[in-house]
Amino acid sequence: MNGGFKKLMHVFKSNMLLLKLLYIDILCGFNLSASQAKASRLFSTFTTHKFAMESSEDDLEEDETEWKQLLTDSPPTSRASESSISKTPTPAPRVILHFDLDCFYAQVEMIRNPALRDVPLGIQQKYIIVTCNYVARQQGVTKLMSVTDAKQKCPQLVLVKGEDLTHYREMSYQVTDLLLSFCPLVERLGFDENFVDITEMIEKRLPCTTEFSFKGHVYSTSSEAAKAKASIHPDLALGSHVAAELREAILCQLGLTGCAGVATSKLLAKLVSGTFKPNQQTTLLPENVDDIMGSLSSLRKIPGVGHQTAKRLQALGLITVRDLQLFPQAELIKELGSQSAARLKNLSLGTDDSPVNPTGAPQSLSDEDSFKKMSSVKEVMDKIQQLLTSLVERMRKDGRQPQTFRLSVRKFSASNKWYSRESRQCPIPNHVGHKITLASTDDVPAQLLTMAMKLFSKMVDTAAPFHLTLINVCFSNLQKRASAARTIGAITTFFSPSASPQNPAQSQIDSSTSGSGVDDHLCSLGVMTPLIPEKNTSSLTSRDAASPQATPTQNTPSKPHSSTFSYGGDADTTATYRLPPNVDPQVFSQLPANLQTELMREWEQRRPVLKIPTVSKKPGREAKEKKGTGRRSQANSLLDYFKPALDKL
DNA sequence: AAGCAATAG
DNA sequence: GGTTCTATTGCTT
Repeated sequence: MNGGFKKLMHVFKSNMLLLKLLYIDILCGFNLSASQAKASRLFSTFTTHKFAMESSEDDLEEDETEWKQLLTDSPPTSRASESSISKTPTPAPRVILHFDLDCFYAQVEMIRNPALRDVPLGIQQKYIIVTCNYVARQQGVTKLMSVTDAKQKCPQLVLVKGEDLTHYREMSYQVTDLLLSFCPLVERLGFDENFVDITEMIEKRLPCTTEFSFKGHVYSTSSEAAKAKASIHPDLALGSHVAAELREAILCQLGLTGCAGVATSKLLAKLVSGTFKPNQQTTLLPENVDDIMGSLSSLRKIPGVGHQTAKRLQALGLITVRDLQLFPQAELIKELGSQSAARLKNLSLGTDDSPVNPTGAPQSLSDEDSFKKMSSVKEVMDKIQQLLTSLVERMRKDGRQPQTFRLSVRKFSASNKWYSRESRQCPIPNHVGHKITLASTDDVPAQLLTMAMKLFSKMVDTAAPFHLTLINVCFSNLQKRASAARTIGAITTFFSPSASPQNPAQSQIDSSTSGSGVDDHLCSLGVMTPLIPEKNTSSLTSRDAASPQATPTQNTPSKPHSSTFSYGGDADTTATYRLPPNVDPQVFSQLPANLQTELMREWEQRRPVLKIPTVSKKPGREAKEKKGTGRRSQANSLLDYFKPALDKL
């Protein structure tokens, strides 16, 4: 320990010189932000040493090499900052814009119906006001307030349902596209925010500009002081004008107002954009980075620090941004790992070198609905079909072909009340994916619904009572149609199902399954076989065979025109059932045994599974029929899903 | 590749 | 906090 202390003192003395040099550097106005960042880093490394004294000799050694690294980075000459630029690749100064539309959903609705302009307006999803216009805000309505609270605060509040995001999504992409028409580097953050890297634009305009000034606010500097700063930061000054132009374009061409932030990184642009709201913009100068970081009321305000991270940091005694800035890095690494620790520490110091990643087309499309309670297989199936109908429609407009499908549910549980979603996913067989993107089909491919129900039964034991509060369907792994599909899977695409008479899907199944089907129909079903692993299917079957619910009903009423169908997997446990006439036995056979049991029970009307008949989304269908006929028509709509797959091919 | 946690608006 | 309805990223297996 004594040796360690000597080393520490040596390192400390050496670096007092460096700190002084950095200070001179700052006074001379050379590379101001880089010097500040370096000084901060030195300071935090020093405090790390202070703590490392109490931990281990190894830590100290490592930290000393860190110190030496920093020392060699900055030779003790007056050209210190220049040298550090060449050695430590200081990122080239960038100009980043952040755009944040004012109460976006409310603006979209006010465009759709201008009569809403001057009234207090709230956008409602379920029982929540997700956002509201400024008229409503003046009366105390806030984001994510419950409808009852909002109505109490503001009885004249006008509500518009906003559960269908279609219009918001479309407008959102119009904004992104407009920005893209000026500059290729646009990154979306949610539906209402965009980052734009305009560094190149600025570099082009800079030589053509003689007079510099700031448009809009400059963070924590008066308009008088800003005039003097404009020639010191010509890039940011120009950037503020570009921001104003883009905001004007968004207003003229789309009728939307919003805020903008101009700074040297995404972090700073985002933090500064919200300082004057609504419909204003502000620029952050490098000399005010510490000010804005210090102004944050808690660590939670740092983008990237969510609830969980904030809690972990709080456990270390860290509350304010300053706390994190000064916290020994070694301790932080122990808690979060070196990568997260470095990222967090940098963020706290206002340092962010993450690039603006052009977002491009979305990587997944999903659709979901939440509800108080869902507890029967039929309700689930109807809901999944409803979600899939709109999702398939969106997918078709997108034009790409999804390669994987995911189903998520949220289960209600009193004990485990916190956020728990479960999901299962599987590949989408090529011919099903193709059918999704087909313009002619208006309905959900039967195979897709079958896949969804299989995934569902992996998560929910349908033989036991269940209580769901949310269902989500998602397409991902989206592939470009013609060009990409051909290059990626040349062989499989050439043997498309319609083209090959004998074994359409075989080329695609290849190694993942031992060819099961022989005739065409069996093959199309066989494609789905690899979706559920062999062992999984068998375990489901055996478990169901053991369960009392799955015990075959002996006194099945025989119906005219019904077909005989056997299921169960093993020859020993096979039972015989009579299926309704329009059920394709082979499609039915693809469902897990417990699902089959559940559906059989409904069809046979032995025991009503459904308590409350759900209102179908398709208008004019079975809305108000009597109980008996209502149940029958529900059963019939169920049967529609099981029409022979060939009908749909 | 699958499933989840974390983060965001 | 979570609530809604999405969407992305990164970790873990």
